[in-house]
Order: sequence, then C-alpha cells, then structure tokens
Amino acid sequence: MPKRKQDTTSDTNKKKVKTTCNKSDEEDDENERYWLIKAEPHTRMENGVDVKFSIHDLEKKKVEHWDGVRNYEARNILRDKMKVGDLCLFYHSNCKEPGIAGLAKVVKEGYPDFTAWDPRSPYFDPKSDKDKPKWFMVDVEFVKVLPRFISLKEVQFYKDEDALKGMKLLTRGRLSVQPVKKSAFEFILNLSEKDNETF
DNA sequence: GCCAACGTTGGC
DNA sequence: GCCAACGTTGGC
Repeated sequence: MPKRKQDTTSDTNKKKVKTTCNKSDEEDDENERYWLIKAEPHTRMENGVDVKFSIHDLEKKKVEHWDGVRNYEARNILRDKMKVGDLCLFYHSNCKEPGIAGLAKVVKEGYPDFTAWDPRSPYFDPKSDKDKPKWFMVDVEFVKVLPRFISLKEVQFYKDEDALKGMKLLTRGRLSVQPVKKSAFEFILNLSEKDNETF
C-alpha cells in the first residue's frame, strides 16, 4: 500500500567530509536508532489509488513495506540507515490534526521499492531501472498506538526544550522519513504517557 | 482550497 | 554551476 507521495532533495547532497573528532549533529544522527515516518491517515486518491495509510491500518496489517518515498534524502535513510529493531514514530500528515499517532519497528532493511516499476502505482517512476533500483523501502511492524496522540501543535509548543533541539519535524517539515534523536523520542513518548489539559 | 516553503529542473 | 521557473508538500 502506498504511503506518501514524496518530496524532494538532491541526490548530490555530498556527504560531509569527516573531520577528526568533532561530533556534529549530523554525525550524531547516524548513530541514532529512532526515526519518524509520515503517512496520510485519510483517503486521498492519487492516480486512481487511495494513498491512505494510518497507524490503525498498520495495526491491522501488522507488517507493511514503506513504499512510495521519492525523495533522495529520505531514500538514503531507508536504504542505508534504518536497521532491524529501530523504532519509528508514526506521524499522521496532511490531515485535520497532524501529529504522532503511534510506534512502528523496522523488521526488514532497505530493499528496492518495486512500486517504482509498476505503471499503475501512483509512485511509478519510469526512470527507475530494475537492474539499478533508484528507490528503496523498509518493512515496518506495528508496535502500538500512543496512549495519547501528540499533535504537531504540541510538539511545536515544546520546541525550545533541549530534548527537541534540532528536531527535523520542526525544521524540515517536508522530509517524510527523518532521524529522531533519542532524547526527542523519549520526550515524545513521555508526553504521551501523561495527560495534558492544553492539548 | 490556499499558498508558503522548499525541492527539482533545465537553460545558459 | 547558477538560478529562474516550476512543481509539490502539507499545515492551516
């Protein structure tokens, strides 16, 4: 099932040259085992296909391939970085109340996104060669629905918390597969364990 | 449904 | 390799 129509970043994003010992945020990200993945929880037709996929759809399916990502930066994460066992915040986008709805776990590492070769798929990419796959996906498994939905508004409200510093959800809104720092991951889960009258 | 922000394309 | 024009994302 298609997840999201993908946004875009250049393939030529050059990897930063590694300098001696200074740990940049970027390098930290590479060691993180947490991610945020976006999907649209409501029906939207694209190319005659409904792209809807919510945390509840994942709950029913148990495991699903995360297809349809057509952005190089996100692709690189799917192909190279996500490892079996990594946890993902499941984000609902393009809906009345966008936010983090649940948790998923990587159960299969990057492999070619076959929807790129299917002319009937909304994610068909005629430029993707079967012998040289351009787009990748992982398989994710349902973990849980968060005890309390954490809206984007709520995350934005806490944007100055140290734990959320540099969170890409706040700075790179369009990136649909993104790394999440451990501190941010834990902060979000913590929030969702607690009632909050404001949200 | 609008549109700002952001990503890509392609002419030069 | 710059950058204007264009297309898409996704919150609102």
